Amino acid sequence: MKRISIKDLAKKTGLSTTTISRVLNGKAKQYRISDNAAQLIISTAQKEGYRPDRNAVSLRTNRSQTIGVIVPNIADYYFSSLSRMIEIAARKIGYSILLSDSQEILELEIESIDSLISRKVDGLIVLPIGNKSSHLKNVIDIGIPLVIADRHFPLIECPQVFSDNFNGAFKATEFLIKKNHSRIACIQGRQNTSVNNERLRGYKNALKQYDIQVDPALIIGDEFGLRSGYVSAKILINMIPRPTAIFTFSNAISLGALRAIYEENLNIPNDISIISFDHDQPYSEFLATPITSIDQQTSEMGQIAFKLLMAEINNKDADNSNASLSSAKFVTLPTKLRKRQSVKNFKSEKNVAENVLQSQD
Amino acid sequence: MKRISIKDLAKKTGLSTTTISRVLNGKAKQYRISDNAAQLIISTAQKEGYRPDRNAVSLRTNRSQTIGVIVPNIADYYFSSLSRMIEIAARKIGYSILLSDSQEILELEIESIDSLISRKVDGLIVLPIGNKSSHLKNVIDIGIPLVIADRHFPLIECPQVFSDNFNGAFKATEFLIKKNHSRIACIQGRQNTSVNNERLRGYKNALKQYDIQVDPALIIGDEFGLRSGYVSAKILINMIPRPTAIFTFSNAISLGALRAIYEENLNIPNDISIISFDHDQPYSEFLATPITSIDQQTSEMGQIAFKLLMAEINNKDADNSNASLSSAKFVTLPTKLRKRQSVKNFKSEKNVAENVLQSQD
DNA sequence: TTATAATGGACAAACGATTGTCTTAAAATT
DNA sequence: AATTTTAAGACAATCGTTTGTCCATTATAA
Repeated sequence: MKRISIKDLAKKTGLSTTTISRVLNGKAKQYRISDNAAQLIISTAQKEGYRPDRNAVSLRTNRSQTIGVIVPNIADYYFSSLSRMIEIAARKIGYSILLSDSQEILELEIESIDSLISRKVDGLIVLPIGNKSSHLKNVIDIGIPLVIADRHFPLIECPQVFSDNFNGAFKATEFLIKKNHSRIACIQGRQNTSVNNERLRGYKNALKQYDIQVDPALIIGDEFGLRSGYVSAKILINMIPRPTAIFTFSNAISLGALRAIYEENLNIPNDISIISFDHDQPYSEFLATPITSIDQQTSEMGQIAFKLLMAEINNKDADNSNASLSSAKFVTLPTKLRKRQSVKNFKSEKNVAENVLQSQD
Repeated sequence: MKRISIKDLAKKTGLSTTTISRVLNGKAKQYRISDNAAQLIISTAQKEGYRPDRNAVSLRTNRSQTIGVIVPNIADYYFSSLSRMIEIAARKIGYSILLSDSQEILELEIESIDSLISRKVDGLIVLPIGNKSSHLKNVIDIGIPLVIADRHFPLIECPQVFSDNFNGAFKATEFLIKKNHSRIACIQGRQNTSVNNERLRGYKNALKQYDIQVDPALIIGDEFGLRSGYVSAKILINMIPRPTAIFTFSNAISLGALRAIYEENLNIPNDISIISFDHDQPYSEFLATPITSIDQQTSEMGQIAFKLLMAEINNKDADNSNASLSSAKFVTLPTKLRKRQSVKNFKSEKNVAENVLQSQD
């Protein structure tokens, strides 16, 4: 009924808890425990199904073999597949994951951090929702190893891994331009986040590079979610003249936009083209019109985040005070343009001319 | 730098750790701590940013405010949205989630259970992958509150919550029959799991009830995953005569089947109808042909699982040895038929006749 | 005045492990 | 035979809390 402790083992074997502990931690040789004793301990531990109380171990050793992971929405495929990679990598070396869903709410993110630290995680991987980061800085100041993933905070001194959002967005926009689109809208996500900033910058830069004027009216949206995609697309669709292409900053936005587009009985790509920034999904190729997209390396991001965190944790143990030297590693992951069928090629130069004309009205 | 402990607080306030602890746990009145002292303690705790070490608390009180959740694949929307509901419900009352991904591997599920118990979770919600359950029984024997979700093990004495798979499958099959299909295949998931058994039973019963012979050749598949759906559909499509409808036992299977169907240049629903058992997904309505499906109440399942677990935990604390009385709650959740466009109505009786004829070849 | 009760809080023992230091008996050395 | 080494393991403190019990002091009652 009751779980067995090291004391029980001591009683059963007639040895002290010290000896038990040392044997079970593989320090038998080091402390000259006889083979007899060692065998006895191991076999009775096995027989009794002994499992150390990790809480007690943690209390004593200050190592919990647990890390905290905070994501904005675990039901989002992008985040869940990333979390999965972290979990798989972690379990391989005996680590467990305390998972928090911040629900895209900054307060909950902060609360989560607090709670996880309170539970003595060895380190934290957070996919921050917002533009505020003082609470993250705080984590570092307290001395808890931290890795930031997905979003990027140049001023925070900790390892970070994120997609090359600038180049991804640039490629997406460039792709549209090369298909002779010029009236290109974008539905952005949450403003003033690194992800959004970079994608926006990529979008604008591409336009500029091809001598297309950036039209602020064509930049719309304020959340990465489905609803924002829907609302924004509704607006864009009803603009006169209508943009010929939309660049959406996330999958969820795309789905929202799809809803709006279908509702208005428009055809993709004939009436309007769409290209999406995000991660390849299992269903991607089965959509009514498979969406051309900028894919991120989600799995890799998860694995890298975990590796970075472990490095950070081990680094801390080594207790180099010059840790700061090695601690600011920013890993950028390239994106890939995945061509599907949602972008129309405006072959006739006439079309282009018309568009330009109209947009000057 | 260092986290502050209750001892530090004792030093700062000149009071004992006992008093600190009692005040911070709201037992000031009960132990007649003066308002002065209480105020002092609260304010300095606040000022110093004191957070109790939950590991130490757990060690002492045997309550960790943490529960373990084990799912077969967190990157699957069905599981991730369920987990999300658990997390949200849990955080509301100060609980954290230790999440394990068993990767559909029984050994990992067992290992996860071990690891989580070792970490002193107050209880466990597991979505078991397999047909084996002795390790689950074990959990109960050890005295750890357990709730099983998604799958059902009638012989295990713990609260369980799952969809009404039998009726769902019955409805799906009946729907096809009423659309005059008679050559109805099904792609099942992992055999000998309760989920699969029940769905299969529903499928067969519906056929029988409408006097359609169950053709074993039309029952195929062995996993809930995408690949199995693909392979199975490939086989079904190339049967002569070809089944007119496929009933898939999961979303992933459906996506696999879709791939196969499109690869063969077949049209849904004109060449073949499809109906799927699973959960509504954000993208459902945007598929090339939106799939008619049997939707499960995933969110509700998550919330109920958590409620059941909390009841179990509190029950245990109350220490009724007659807990067994109240502990075997099986909650069945109804499913809903969501009609979309993937099922063709065979209007002409001729068609039906033909099919019947063919299947007798 | 003395016994009794209330008030406000401190002591110290847990919880289950780990770990620096010590002890004891046997073996080896002189 | 006396001393030193070595082998094998035990003691006890400690991590940060909680909690049953006890102790002073002051106030009240007799």
